Amino acid sequence: MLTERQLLILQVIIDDFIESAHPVGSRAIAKKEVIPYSAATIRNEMADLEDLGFLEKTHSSSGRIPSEKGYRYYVDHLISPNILHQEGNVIKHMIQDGFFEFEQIVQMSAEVLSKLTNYTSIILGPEIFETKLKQIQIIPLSVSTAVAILVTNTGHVEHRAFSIPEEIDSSDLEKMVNILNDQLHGVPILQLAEKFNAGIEAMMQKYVSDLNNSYQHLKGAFLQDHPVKLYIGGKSNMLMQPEFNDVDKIRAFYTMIENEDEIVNLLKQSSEGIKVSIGQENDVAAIKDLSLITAAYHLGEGQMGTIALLGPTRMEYRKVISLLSILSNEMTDVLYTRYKDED
Amino acid sequence: MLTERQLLILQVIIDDFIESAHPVGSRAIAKKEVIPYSAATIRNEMADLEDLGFLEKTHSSSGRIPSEKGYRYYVDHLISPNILHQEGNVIKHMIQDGFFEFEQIVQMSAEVLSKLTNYTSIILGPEIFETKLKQIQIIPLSVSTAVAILVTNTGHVEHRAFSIPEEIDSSDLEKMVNILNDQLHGVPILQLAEKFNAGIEAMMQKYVSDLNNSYQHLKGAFLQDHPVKLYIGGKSNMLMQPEFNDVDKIRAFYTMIENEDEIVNLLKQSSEGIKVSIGQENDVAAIKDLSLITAAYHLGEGQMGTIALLGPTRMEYRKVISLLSILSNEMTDVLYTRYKDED
DNA sequence: GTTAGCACTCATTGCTTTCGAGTGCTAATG
DNA sequence: CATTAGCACTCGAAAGCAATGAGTGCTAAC
Repeated sequence: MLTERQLLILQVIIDDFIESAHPVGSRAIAKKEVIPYSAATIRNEMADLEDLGFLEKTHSSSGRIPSEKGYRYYVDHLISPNILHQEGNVIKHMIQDGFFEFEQIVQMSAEVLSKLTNYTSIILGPEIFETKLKQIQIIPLSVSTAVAILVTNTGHVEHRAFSIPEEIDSSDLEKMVNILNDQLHGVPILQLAEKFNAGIEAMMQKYVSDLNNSYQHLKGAFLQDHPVKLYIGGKSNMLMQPEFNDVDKIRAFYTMIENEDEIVNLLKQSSEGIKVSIGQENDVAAIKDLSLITAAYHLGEGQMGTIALLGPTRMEYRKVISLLSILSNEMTDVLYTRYKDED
Repeated sequence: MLTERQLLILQVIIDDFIESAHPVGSRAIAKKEVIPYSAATIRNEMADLEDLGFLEKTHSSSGRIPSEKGYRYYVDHLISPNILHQEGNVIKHMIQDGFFEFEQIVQMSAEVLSKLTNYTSIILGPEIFETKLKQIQIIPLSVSTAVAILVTNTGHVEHRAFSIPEEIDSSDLEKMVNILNDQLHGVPILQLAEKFNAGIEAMMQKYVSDLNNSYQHLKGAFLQDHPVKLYIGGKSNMLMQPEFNDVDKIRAFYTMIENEDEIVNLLKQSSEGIKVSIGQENDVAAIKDLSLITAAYHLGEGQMGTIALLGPTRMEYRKVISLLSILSNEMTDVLYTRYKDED
């Protein structure tokens, strides 16, 4: 168990390093106001903290830097979530004001988050599957092409152009759309495929004269993959971090960040609440020298997505955790009141 | 005027440098099969070419690299557009096959282009203003919100959520939409605002009982800015170029490439055909050590947009020019046949 | 238990030296 | 007279080396 003094010193060292990015030496610590001990005392404590695995040296006569274990302890025990009135208000205003489309909120959030922190923000979702179908439209473009439009209760709009057989007649098309809207209104997007394959085709046959393969086209248009939306903000913020002063590291980072699949997988496993993964704690090899903080946001009961911040292990954990917690709560809030009791 | 031999040597030097990125010396040139002269002769010619401004030295005893004037001469006189059967087919297939929406074509083009070249591709457009309105839809989400959807003849879909006064009744909304579709079908997007402000409001007053401010909301939803769409592919390709072996250059590049406004301005001034801007020839300071190749593509008569490739001045001009020319022709072709005679 | 003092370590910086690729010039050559 | 061989010279890059200084660990004194 760590003594009070050790806790204090560990905290001061980590705070200092997070700010300066330079290994911190005993003299610098001893000079701080909160530290009433001499450099020599600090040196002894630092040596102990190193033995315990919380600190490291970059070389035998350098100052100390936090180890990953040190950061872990810091995150778990040493940071009291500080209140960010300023930033909190920015976020609240942004989210409450004037936006009606989910995607705008999300996109904007990613940008604000990366601006406030100078790290890279990643937002996953909304998981469209948990939203419900509001309405379907088909708009003919020419004799052989049309665009299918699908609107969800969250104001999300998907569209896709598709080809239609020339024979089909516009009143038939209209009938089909009517039947679809009738049958599918309020159905979760997740279950669309199911419903499409269930009774709808048979039902259409009754009303639409020459069904042939137009139903297949239509089905194809609506059952396109709904790709998981990924918003990344502040990719180039990393370039400003001193740990990215090396071209190879930059290359590695950009190679990783542009591989969307990997990132989606990374965030998908995220759980309830706020989760901090420091360096090696990350499963994905490409970010084993970075830290990832994730927070889930919700729509009603179903989890909908994840907000994350990616930065160096030397991260402003306190600030980032506060911001993420504010933002995820706000998003959950807005989403809940806005879309919950409408169908 | 350059002699035949000087032309040959200049060409070989530039080709070599484009490939290797290293200053090329007289010995290396003399060894090439096409060169029947000794290194000493080459040295003399190189000195002359340097005096003429086509070559430069990086330091007094280094090999030569092309000057910007050298590249300019090379582009204007020394490259015969080579035939890229392989890549040309890739592009043709990609564009002709299976895509119905303009944006997909454009996006895909940007990606293919950057993959084929290893430079950064930028595609501007389509200039939505030159396309025509196909249909308008309004889909209520809740008592107080709705989403407005606008479809153009190119299959482009814009949508925006907006708030509606609670009093308005859904049959009125329907009437309004009907009137709008009636009046606005086939109208170029550019003229939408004009039409909206002209007779439409008066006309609506006749049919819709309680118009109050719902028309204003509606107008607002449809007259949103239609932002110029910008597609950038292969941003991180630059990291692989040896001229970006320096963190500062990388920072400068990313700062520039993420400033979309500047890029839009850069490409907007582009003219007919293919245009090559080498280094200092560029108006924008941020790319004065890069080269930019732009090509216009069209829909019918109206110019619609610009495809561009951005790379180091040491660029594979021959390949890039061929690719851009193929791609812009294909795009123009597809767009013309697909959307021209439908309205 | 705390601290002052001191020898020791090691990254960083700046200075030389060496090495080699490449040049420019001169003189020889067909 | 154009071409080429030969050679001294230049300069960047890499390697070696000493000086500097921030920081440590340890011991002895308070």
